[in-house]
Amino acid sequence: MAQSDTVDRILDAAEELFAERGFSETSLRMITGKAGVNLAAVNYHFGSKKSLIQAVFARFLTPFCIALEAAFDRLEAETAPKPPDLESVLRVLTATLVEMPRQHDRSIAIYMRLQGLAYTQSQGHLRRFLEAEYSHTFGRFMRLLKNATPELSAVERYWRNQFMLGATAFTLSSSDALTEILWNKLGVETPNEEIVDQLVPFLAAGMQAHTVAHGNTGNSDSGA
Amino acid sequence: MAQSDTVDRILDAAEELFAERGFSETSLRMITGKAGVNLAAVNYHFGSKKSLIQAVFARFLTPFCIALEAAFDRLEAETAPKPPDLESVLRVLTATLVEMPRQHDRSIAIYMRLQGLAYTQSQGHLRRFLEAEYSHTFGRFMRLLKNATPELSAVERYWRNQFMLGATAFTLSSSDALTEILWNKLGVETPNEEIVDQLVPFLAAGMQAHTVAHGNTGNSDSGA
DNA sequence: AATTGTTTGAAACATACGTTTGAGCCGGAA
DNA sequence: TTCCGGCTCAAACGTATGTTTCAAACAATT
Repeated sequence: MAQSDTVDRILDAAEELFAERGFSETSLRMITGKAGVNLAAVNYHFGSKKSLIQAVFARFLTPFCIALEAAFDRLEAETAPKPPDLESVLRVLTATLVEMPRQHDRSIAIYMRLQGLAYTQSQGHLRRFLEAEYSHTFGRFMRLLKNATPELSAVERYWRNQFMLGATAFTLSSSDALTEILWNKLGVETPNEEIVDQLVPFLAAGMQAHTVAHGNTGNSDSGA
Repeated sequence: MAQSDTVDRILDAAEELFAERGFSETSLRMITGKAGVNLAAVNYHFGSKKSLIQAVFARFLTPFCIALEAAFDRLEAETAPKPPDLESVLRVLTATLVEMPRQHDRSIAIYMRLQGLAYTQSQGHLRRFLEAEYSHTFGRFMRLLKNATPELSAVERYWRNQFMLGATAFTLSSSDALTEILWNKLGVETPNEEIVDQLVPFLAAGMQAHTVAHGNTGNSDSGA
């Protein structure tokens, strides 16, 4: 067994098991069993289970954020000096997501589910880690969204951002289960690429829904 | 301590702790500690932790579904013989939801979060329980949605339903935290009623977004 | 007051977990 | 060959979990 083959085998197994069972429900013994390595290897190479979880996210999130920033660069260059419109921003995001993990021949669903779990399962340390590590890219995305929806008040944009986030995280985090249910019901298979094809127009339309006449707040201010 | 006060105290504590920490992360000792009852009481009254989880859901979901069915009855009577339009259906749902837990003086967020957890955390037994117990009301809601969106294919409707569910569950489940963040940022308070006022147009617009031209599936078929 | 069935209480049970230990293995440098 | 650092391994550690036990307390009925 070559040098640090062990590290990658652990990450592969953990990634898969975390995605399908959650963090607390996945024991180190399951992971090392699946990886075919010794139990102690996790604590030797990663220090703790928490660090393992963070390492799993770092392995796919770091290259993803790099690719995403590059894609944003390209998009903004194309549309300059005008800011990119909403659907373009969303499409760049989902396209980068869908094309990312081909290298590792893994279903995107795994990473989507992990991303969803990051929001859903408490895991305070994970939230802090992601915030510290990837807030730059996240903030840039938020700024693009703001420029793409100038007609919204700050309050409206804030809540609609949450709606988008929810629809995305929630759906993608259970995309495998949902796809299977649909298969049993209608006999139709929906690859993840198609789910996001459905998702983008839904989100764009929701964001641009006619504003509800309410007694609140002036126009456009802070981001989200 | 009156007759089965214990049962209710356990349910109250469990409800709150499950909502804020998840199922696996909440131990029976935390629950009985918070409830001020003996550890063994849970297994005595409920049989197991799994049954406790189901009981927590049953206590709020059963009256909610009854209220919802009644509200649907009224709505369909009003609009007969035409089926109610999409926004009416959504508004009836959210209104019932918002008005429900006044009795117990508990934030709706708790129940929303529980509902979200039911989807997110694996917990196969819970999914089976909810399916067996509440599929009738859920199915009726789906049928109303179908009649309100005849232009959608079955596949599109299925996925857009999930998007709606996600946006709703995700947002409302953290509505307290999100409201506080917004207050700190813009100095604006958003009561839950107003959140759903923002949510309904978002969902309705998303549901009715122009269909994406894709190579799949004919038109309207089974429900979802 | 005695008896019955139900509910509580403190303690223990068996199991699973994350983590630590220390002896052993192996490959490259001296 | 000897030595040494990185790595693996089986075993154990301490702790936390869900569940069970059984005696004591209680409420209601006879």
